[in-house]
Amino acid sequence: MASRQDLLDTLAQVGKALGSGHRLALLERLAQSEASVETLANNTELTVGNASAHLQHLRRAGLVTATRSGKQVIYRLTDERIVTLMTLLREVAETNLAEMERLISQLFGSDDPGGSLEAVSRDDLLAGLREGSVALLDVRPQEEYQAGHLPDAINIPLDELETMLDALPRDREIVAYCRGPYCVMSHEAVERLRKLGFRVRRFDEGFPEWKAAGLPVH
Amino acid sequence: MASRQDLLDTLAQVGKALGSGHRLALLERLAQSEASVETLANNTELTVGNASAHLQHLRRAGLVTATRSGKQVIYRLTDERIVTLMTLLREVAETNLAEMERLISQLFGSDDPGGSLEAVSRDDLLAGLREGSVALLDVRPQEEYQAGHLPDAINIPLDELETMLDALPRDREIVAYCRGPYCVMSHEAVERLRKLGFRVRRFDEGFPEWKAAGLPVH
DNA sequence: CAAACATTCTATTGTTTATTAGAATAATGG
DNA sequence: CCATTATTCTAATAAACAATAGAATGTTTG
Repeated sequence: MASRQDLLDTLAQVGKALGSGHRLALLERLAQSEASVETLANNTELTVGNASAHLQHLRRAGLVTATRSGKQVIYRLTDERIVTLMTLLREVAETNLAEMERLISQLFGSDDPGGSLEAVSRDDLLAGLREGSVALLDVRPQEEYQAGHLPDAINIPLDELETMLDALPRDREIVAYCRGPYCVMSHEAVERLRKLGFRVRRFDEGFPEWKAAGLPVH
Repeated sequence: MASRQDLLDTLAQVGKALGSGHRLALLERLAQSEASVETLANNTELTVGNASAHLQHLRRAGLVTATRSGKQVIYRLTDERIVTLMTLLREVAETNLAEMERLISQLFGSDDPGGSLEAVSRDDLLAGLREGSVALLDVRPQEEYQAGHLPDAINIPLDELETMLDALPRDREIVAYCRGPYCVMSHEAVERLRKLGFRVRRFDEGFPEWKAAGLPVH
């Protein structure tokens, strides 16, 4: 006979799956787009065997699904709610763990912890887009941009930023975004573009959060 | 220098804390009301030492806080969001893990998996309360009722159900609730009251979910 | 200040988990 | 059907975690 504790133990499987930095890295990568084991291994600096083991752990916990496509096995998140779950996990951690704040300010520069002071919120961005007063810049690699991006966003991967300045407007504010709150690419882009005289701020979320909120993507 | 992986590893601390059935049981208990280590140990069938160790794990993860009150140390959830986090975890698990469904139908009786067919949703309950067409019955122990309950709910702990039938109306539908989705007390109460001729259904959530949703409590 | 009590810490044991390297499996393209 | 390539499985080792009993700590109450 099943007991309440059996249920909680099964629930704990899902918690356990979230209890490893490597698995969270895999989930964050999968929030950008589905991908093969090899791609995921490269993106997270894991060996292929190890990545495969972690992905199976995630699959047993119901967080990802796998389908074979030719020679490759493609993994994807089972659900948009996984992104919501990770966002909530992040918010709880940021509110309650001093360690998180310390790491965030180290990673993003201590003058402006988290870059939150000058970041654009979702509501602000939506208002700006409605008015036509901002241009959206996606600084992720082309591959991830193609798998899905915010409406009307221009894609200039960070590597190629300085070679494609012509594509950027000088008469409107630019809002740059990337993979999500822990991704440094948009910070970097803002810094470099400001030195070149552009009016630019960063979006305080990333593509996965936008999509999970049910907002339109292209 | 801090790296993105350090952030994810710290986040994983929170995930890890959710990765044990015993810790989830402690969190569920704390969602009802704050409590001392001894109370928590008794409620979850852990030894005091073991409960203390798990509680410290939860505290390091920022999910609970501890304050001393006289001889006792009282633990409580840091945040209403912890309840939301557990609800989301549960929803993801129920959607994606076949094992969960199996256990739920075993625990709650297989005719009506989860009791969901005949359960009252939050919206239905709110409508019924507005109209005055339902009476609310809280079947949790008195202690938990006193720490907080739904507005105008009558408290009859499950043990004393048959001795306090006079307090229950026969001209209105009764809606029974207890600790939450995995708590069998309201199922049990509905079953027993129906045999006695009452018109009664159960609420498909519990006190913690109601409170976390920002609805009024007494 | 000392007795009583609740809680936490320590040390130990056994179990689970992560990682690596290398073998086995499965699917495609010639 | 064989060679190639991607992925998973296997085995071994090292590290992390859970549980228990008993000692130590800290607070209250007389």
